[in-house]
Amino acid sequence: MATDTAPSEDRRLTARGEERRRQIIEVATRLFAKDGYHPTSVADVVEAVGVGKGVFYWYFPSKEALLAEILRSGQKARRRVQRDAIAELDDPVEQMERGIRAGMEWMADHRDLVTLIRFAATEERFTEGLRKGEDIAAADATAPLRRAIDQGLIPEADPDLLARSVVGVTQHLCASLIHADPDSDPSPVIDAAVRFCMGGILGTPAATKA
Amino acid sequence: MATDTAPSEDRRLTARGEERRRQIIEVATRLFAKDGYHPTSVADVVEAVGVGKGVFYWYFPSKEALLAEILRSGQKARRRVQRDAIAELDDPVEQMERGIRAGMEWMADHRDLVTLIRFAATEERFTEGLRKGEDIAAADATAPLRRAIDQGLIPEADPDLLARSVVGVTQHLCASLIHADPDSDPSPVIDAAVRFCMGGILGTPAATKA
Amino acid sequence: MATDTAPSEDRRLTARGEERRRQIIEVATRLFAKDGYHPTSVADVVEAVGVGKGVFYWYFPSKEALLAEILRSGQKARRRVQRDAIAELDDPVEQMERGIRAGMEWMADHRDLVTLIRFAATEERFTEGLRKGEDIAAADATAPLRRAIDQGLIPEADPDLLARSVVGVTQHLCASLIHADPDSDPSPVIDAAVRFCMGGILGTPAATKA
Amino acid sequence: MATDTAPSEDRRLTARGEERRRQIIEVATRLFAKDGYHPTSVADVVEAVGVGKGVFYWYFPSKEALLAEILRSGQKARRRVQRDAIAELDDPVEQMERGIRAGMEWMADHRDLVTLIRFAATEERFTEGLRKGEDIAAADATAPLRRAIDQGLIPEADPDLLARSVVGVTQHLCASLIHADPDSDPSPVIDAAVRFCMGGILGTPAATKA
DNA sequence: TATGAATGAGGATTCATTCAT
DNA sequence: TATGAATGAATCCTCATTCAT
Repeated sequence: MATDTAPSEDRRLTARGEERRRQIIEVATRLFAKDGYHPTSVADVVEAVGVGKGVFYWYFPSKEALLAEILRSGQKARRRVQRDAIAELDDPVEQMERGIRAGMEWMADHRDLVTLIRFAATEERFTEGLRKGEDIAAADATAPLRRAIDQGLIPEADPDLLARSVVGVTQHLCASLIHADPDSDPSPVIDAAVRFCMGGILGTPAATKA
Repeated sequence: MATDTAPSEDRRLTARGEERRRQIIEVATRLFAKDGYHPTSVADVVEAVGVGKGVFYWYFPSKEALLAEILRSGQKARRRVQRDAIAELDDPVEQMERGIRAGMEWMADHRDLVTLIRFAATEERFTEGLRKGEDIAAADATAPLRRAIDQGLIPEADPDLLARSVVGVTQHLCASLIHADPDSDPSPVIDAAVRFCMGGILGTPAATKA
Repeated sequence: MATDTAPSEDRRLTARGEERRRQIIEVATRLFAKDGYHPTSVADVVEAVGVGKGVFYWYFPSKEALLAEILRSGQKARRRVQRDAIAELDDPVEQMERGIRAGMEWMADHRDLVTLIRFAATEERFTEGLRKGEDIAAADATAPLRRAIDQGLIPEADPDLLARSVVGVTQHLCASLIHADPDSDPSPVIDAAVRFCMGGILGTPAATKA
Repeated sequence: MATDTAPSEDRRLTARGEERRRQIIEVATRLFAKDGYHPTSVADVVEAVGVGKGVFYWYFPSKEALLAEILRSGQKARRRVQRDAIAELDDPVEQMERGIRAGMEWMADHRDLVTLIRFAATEERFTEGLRKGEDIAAADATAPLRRAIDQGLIPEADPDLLARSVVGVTQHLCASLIHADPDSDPSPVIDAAVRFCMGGILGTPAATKA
């Protein structure tokens, strides 16, 4: 008795189970991004995976929980990439530049996740779950900014605001240029984005002139 | 056979009719932005307006068409504001600064529309309708940028990419800072955004040093 | 002040009013036949006529009443044609042949009405209204049949059943051959139908041999 | 996105599923025939079956598809009966007579299906699906007619037209006499119908006189 | 007479979720 | 673990009809 049938956070899954779970996440990410989260039904997902409907609810308590999980793991992956990119660097300005580039490269490679994150940001029901991840990412980015300001390498400014500006630029350019034309070479866009962001961070020549 | 006196682009509406139409758009914009487009039902909209269900379909052929109309008129309004802001200016750099500021002020004042535009950008079904408006806005912004480049006021760069970067910064800062805390004073954020964007456009000090 | 707004059987209509009424009947007959009675909405009808919705309810108390009227006048027209065709003939066999031919020619020319009559015959709600007309038509046809039987010109048989058989043949051939291919010449089909019916009425050669 | 695990042509159904499907078809046939296809809602059907609304769409993709299926299986059943009736006969005239009788007996026994077939024939949307079955049935009937003509047993005539005339007579007599009074004995009507048809096929005495 | 507007019950269909097997 | 079947509230949309002007 007490055989819980609801999928709990910590349920042990067999290797096959883990695989199934990963597969569902992967397929759902693709479908959600392509057709929209709401227009995609659980039935669509399980059909694309090729399993029965019960399987879905064995691994996820609800459709909403699945999206939450997708968002969480997506944010986590991006963060890891960004951290790794700047881990061995000392110069905060270099760290910023590398971090921006790494983040944007990751986004360019993960169109579907970026789409879902952007969608989730527009629906109140999901923004809270999103915020946690964004806050951590912001903190990651804020650290080198703060150091750079302290060392007088960049003009005084609110690091949080700078970090958000960078996210705005990179995310928007990814979505509207790179993802919109997946066959094009993303590197010039990435280069330009990094340049723009560094310009924004380092301040206008007028400002530095003074 | 399913046409009813279908609401056509050019149907004559009485003054009362125009008013109703405006009212539906207004209420729907609010609800769509608050709860999401999909989670908000037509029933929710008409109930909030206080009319029968049929009224909706007297004025709009479908829920989707209503969103499309909201997006179109929203983009148009923003464009008008931006155009007006720079109409009487000569200096292209000044035009850019004023245009960025005007656009951002409009966005700060129109939280719901910004939310809907951001949402629509994530669902393929709506992106096409969105693109038209974005292209026009981009063209508006591109003109002064091009002139500034020609006059050697800013470094050589792809004007379209610069314009999109600006949209990315302003939209994201609006959504994540101003709209997230509607009671706060938006002006410091707007100032910072304009500064960041001008920095990005005018290039890094390194670049200007040369 | 007793200004009745409901259309009554005997309301006097102006010349223009009569015209409108006729126009509505004509358009509705066409649409009902093409798309089906139920799938065609009152809105479809008034739109095709090019008038407002109120007009419809000025002339007809309901959509159902309109169909009833169409059926009634259609049956009446067919009857008139058949009566006229045999009015001046003496020989009952000749009367039958001419009557059958006249009926079928009328049907060939009035595809929409035939479609509607056939439709109405399949929906209980309308069959009663139909019966009256069919009974009168049957009586018309039965008279010469009875005389022919009395005069020994055709074998003893139930005249009503014969009349219905004729309707079955002519209606079905009209619908499945003539109306199905409106560009073809209907006369050979009509000739064959008349021949078939006369054969059925006059009995098998075996029967007449005796 | 609107597919669900859509009921496909070849989905495996359990025994219980097959039973449900059959039950829905049966109930729907009855209701469609009694109240009309359009006036009968899916809700009426599932309520009569005693199941939830979703069940309907588990077994059929749409209300229209259900009607199509009813028509198809109805036509198939009638054809089988007619084929079996004449399978062991050699004389084409005898085949015709038996075939007509068998077809009419089947129709007399399947009031609802006949009603639906007659209805479908009046609505363009369904006529195409109907035609296929009718063509096959016509071909079945045409074969013995052709042989009879070749053997000089009946006068030269278009076999297709004769076959359709037979359908017209039998269907109309079934509907207007047998089904209209279900308590009466159908045999005299059937006998008379067969006699009429054979008379029509064998030609008028005038023709045999020659 | 005629119109534009409104009504609101009702229609087909979908879908997240549950459950027996 | 997995499936097919079932649920039924909810969704978008339609439509016959009414009414103020």
